[in-house]
Amino acid sequence: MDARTGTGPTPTIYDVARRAGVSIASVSRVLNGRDNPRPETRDRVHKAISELGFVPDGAARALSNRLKQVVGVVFRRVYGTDDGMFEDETESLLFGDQINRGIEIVAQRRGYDLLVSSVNIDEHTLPNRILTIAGKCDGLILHDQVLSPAGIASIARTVPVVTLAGAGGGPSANVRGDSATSMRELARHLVQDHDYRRLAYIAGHADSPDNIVRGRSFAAEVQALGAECLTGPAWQGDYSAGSGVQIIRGLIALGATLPRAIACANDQTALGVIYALAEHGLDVPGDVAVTGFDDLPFARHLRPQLTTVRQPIQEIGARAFEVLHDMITADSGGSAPTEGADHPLPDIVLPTRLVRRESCGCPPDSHPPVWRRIF
Amino acid sequence: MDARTGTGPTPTIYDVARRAGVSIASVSRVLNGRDNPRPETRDRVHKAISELGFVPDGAARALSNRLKQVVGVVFRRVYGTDDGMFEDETESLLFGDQINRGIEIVAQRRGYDLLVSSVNIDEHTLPNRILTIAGKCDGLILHDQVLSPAGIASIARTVPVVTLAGAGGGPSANVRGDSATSMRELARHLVQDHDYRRLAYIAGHADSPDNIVRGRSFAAEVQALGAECLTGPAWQGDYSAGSGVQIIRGLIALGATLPRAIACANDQTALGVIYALAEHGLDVPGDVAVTGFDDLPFARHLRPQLTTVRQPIQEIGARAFEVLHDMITADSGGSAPTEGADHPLPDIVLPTRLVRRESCGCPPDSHPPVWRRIF
DNA sequence: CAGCGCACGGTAAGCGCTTACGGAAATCCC
DNA sequence: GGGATTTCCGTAAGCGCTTACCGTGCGCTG
Repeated sequence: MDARTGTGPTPTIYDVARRAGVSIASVSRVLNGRDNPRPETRDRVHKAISELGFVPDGAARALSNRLKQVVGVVFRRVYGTDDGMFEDETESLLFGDQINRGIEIVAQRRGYDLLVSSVNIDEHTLPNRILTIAGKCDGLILHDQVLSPAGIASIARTVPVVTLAGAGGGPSANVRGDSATSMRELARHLVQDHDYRRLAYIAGHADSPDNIVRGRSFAAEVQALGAECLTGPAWQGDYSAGSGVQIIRGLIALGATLPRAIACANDQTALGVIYALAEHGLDVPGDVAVTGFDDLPFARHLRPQLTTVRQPIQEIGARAFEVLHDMITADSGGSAPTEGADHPLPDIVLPTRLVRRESCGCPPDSHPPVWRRIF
Repeated sequence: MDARTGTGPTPTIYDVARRAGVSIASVSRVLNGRDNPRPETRDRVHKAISELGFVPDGAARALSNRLKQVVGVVFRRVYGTDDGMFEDETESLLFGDQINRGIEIVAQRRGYDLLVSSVNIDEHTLPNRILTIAGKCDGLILHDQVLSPAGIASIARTVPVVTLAGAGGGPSANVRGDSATSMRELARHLVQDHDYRRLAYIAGHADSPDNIVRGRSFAAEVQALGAECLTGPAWQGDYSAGSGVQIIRGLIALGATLPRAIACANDQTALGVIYALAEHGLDVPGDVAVTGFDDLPFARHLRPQLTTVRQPIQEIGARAFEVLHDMITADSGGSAPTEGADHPLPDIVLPTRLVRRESCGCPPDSHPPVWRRIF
């Protein structure tokens, strides 16, 4: 090689080695906490490191180790904030951010960091952006609604991928909440306990696996119980509060008779629905019962308090990381990601729980939190 | 070198080159969009790339380019969610997340991605964690309250650092909202327009530069106007809603006479204060006027709607990235980060704006949004 | 005291890219 | 049509680490 000269802008391991009077190998060993170098040498190295303010370069380390200790997280950015009434749509990001927090906390324990990237679904360079990201990490966690199944399959051939709220059995591992069970439970609650006979489900994004499961489970159970479940294009939302508002307004404008209860694909949509209903002087749950899904923090501060299904948000993130981490480490000792079907990719389903509050028609909490008086 | 053999788990540039019948140099040129290779060659390469599902390794590229195209963002994680009443404290994260969104959007335009990492301030390995992160990026953006000035100075010697809401003139560049001007304006509004004579400022973290400026500007202006501004340990909060609650409860328990108006260090604290006031049957703004700072989305949904100071949150993030990017690119052609005092590190102050709503005593909006009826 | 084992630490190869440099072939000029 | 360009592309030298593979020099044992 060549003899490094003056200590350039940022010191390298060579500078440290020279200063400590050892070889770069020893420095590296100290950096990695090997017990090889004897205490005295180690101290010299440590001294040199702190004197120089040396920080090992992650890229070089990654290249050598074939491990970057970085996982990519891609999620969808809701378009156009600050456009009128529903500018607070940004709150919906809370869901994604919460999941990310869950991922991060576990990741840190293993020395991994998160490369987060939000994308506009309509970005035409999307596949490229995601590939760039993939190149910077050891694995990818994709939130719902960022890539088509085909797109997912494509990157999954290159790097380990875990999808959130996606479909199981696909080309990637997957982690999701148990939508089916609790939607059925919700249906039973609404039909049997409250005796509603005419209900509806406001759908989320049409191609969201979670949404599909929720809709099907709900409708099936409602019908099995002999009640009616309205469906069709009129009930197609997109997970946003805005879509909830539009749907209700549209229905009322058409003079349609609203169902007695409306189950929404998520809390966000329920928020919009309740808003639109209030706008027309309709009482929830008196005139129409409304329920959500997710149990975001604001759900219990709504009036009426929102009956919804609680998903273990942070835990979903945490599990996603764990699964991904397994894939990453397994990878290094094995064949290409999807190739060997040693064991199929996991599809983890986390339990959810129906949270009965007021918006379904249940009696209000006897101690309404003062909290709510200020909202 | 050696002749690469069978296409291992993940294809490298060598595999692509062999398959396309060209040299790795050509592949690299195609990857980087040079106009060098002629169309025909370029196509062959592209074909090989997609057939192999090749994705260039970010680490190798970074090592070679001395540029990772990654910036680190470190912010403080509020400790312990889910502990009773103020579990919604997590909402405070919105502030940080919003800033991050701002950073990200601009960063993407330049091909950079964000390595985000939240930290517990009481983590004892904090300096190490941050160094690890520093090693993985080209520069760091530090939110308020993650590191002591000394700590900041220390990493700033290694990698370009931009702090958010920090103190200007320090060892790092800095971006913040103009707290002073609008706090003075707020003081004038409270004293002159509403004629309050006895006011107080509930402080945020004692060592937060933003908090210090807000407190000083407010108190100074109030006193200059001949009114009284309560201060002291009794009014020391920590930016959390919980601290707002504690302070009010404490004061009331002591039988103290509350001031006529309370300016809080941020919206979060104001939320807690209003909550605690409501708890004791006190009317806002009738009995006590309350104001916040930040103008988070929930501010206008509170009842009464919160008078506060609007910070251009996303823009703060955006500017922070731009400043950092300048430092990063300048760095490559110059001397060590802090060394050459060619031009001093920027301290960018973005304009803020007083938003008068109801909580200060101003008349309610004539068209209260239906929206609020459901909160 | 020869010989062996071991703890310590140096040498150099290689991780997957980018790019300076230079060679070969194609294009040009008078 | 021979030299001067120009265009296209291959060779090889790093980027800053990790680590396999030795070479020391020490303390033992017999």
